[in-house]
Amino acid sequence: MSAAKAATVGTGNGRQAILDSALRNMNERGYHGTSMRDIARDADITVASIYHHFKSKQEILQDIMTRALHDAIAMTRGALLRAGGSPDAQLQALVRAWVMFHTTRQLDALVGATELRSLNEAGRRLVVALRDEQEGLFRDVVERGVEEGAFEVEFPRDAVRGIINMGQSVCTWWRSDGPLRAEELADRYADLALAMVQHRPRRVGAPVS
Amino acid sequence: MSAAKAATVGTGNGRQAILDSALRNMNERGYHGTSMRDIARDADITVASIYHHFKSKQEILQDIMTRALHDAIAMTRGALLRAGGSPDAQLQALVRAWVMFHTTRQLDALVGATELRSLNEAGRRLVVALRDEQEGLFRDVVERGVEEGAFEVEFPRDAVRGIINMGQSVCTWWRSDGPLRAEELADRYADLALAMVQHRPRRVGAPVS
DNA sequence: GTTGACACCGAACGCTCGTTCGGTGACTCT
DNA sequence: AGAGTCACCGAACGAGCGTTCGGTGTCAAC
Repeated sequence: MSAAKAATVGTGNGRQAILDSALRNMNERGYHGTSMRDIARDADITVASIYHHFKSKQEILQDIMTRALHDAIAMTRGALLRAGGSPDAQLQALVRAWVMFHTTRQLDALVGATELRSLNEAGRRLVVALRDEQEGLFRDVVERGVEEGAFEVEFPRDAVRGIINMGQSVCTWWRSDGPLRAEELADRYADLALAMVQHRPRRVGAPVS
Repeated sequence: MSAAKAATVGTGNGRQAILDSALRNMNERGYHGTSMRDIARDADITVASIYHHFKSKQEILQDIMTRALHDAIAMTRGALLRAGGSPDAQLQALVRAWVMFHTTRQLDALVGATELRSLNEAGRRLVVALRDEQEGLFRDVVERGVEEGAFEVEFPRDAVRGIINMGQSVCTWWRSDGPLRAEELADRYADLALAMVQHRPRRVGAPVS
């Protein structure tokens, strides 16, 4: 009777299949528009079984969002370490990694952008703290660039917010089957970011100050 | 018995009070997280009465979203007409109006950004068409600026998307009681936009090309 | 002084929601 | 052989959902 029991839809087994299913569903109809029965169906599992892995629907959302944010921070931090020491190379690396995250992890990013309000107080605090950490990564690089004279922007904080938001929004419109590959887009947005902080091109040997 | 019947919470009477209440509620918990009973309570009305003004919950959302988009297009179009003929003045005017919309009409913008997925097929088509119209306004200005040599940007379409998205995101973080007044923010973002399209400053008399 | 439009309402319809309960079978350790 | 853990399940709980029905009172028109 246990014929076609093997995982047909779920990507992993158990916990991971639930997370994947929840992510897909919440991406389409949001947290409140997704029922535990929806999640169970797509994960090839019963509703009761979900509660073996998660203590509530809320916990599933928190898991998805904090995991995604941790990964985003890890990706951008890694890119920053691999970049050289110059502020422009660092900003470029950050933006590229940021855009790559929002294309390769589009569903996570979309849910993360939409469902802050669906988190309970504790979850929201955690997520906000992680976002601040992420923003700090960008801010440090831009502020150092301004100090060193590599960038020339009157309001670095606003520029940083603009850069972060514009990269974040990528997850709302980019399509993997669209005309623009993720890497291309990342390069273009990195250039836009450099323009926003008025980076002085390296090749022109104009002396600083 | 009809003592304190006067509108205490609802802003307008009837239809408008319902729209206001729905907007506030959906802003906090989204479309699916908002019940007709929630809307009725905040509008000081009964659930049944809502159905005298709207034929469904879906129609309320569509009304909110299309109305907001129409207003956004009207505001930016008006600003464009009032701006001079130069591409940089026009882009500046567009971005200022765009940011002003996303601060003064923050709740509409937030719901508009979040609830595309909650619209039915017909509503979604309408909204997408209006968004395209809005994007066209920006694209035309930037493309003309490039043609005339006022802007120098390799990928105008991506720059336009970046500009639009960064302005749109304002509604997710700006607070009316925060440190930055809407007008200041609008000015700063207009400058960022000009930097993104590599506008050549007017004051420096560098000859073009 | 009847008519009809209007704005509104209480109560109910069938349905779905998140969560819980009391299991069951497979597997490992001793 | 027995105990314990693990992953899973069917069925049910009370609550809340969007929507509909059959009204009620007010007011202007005729």
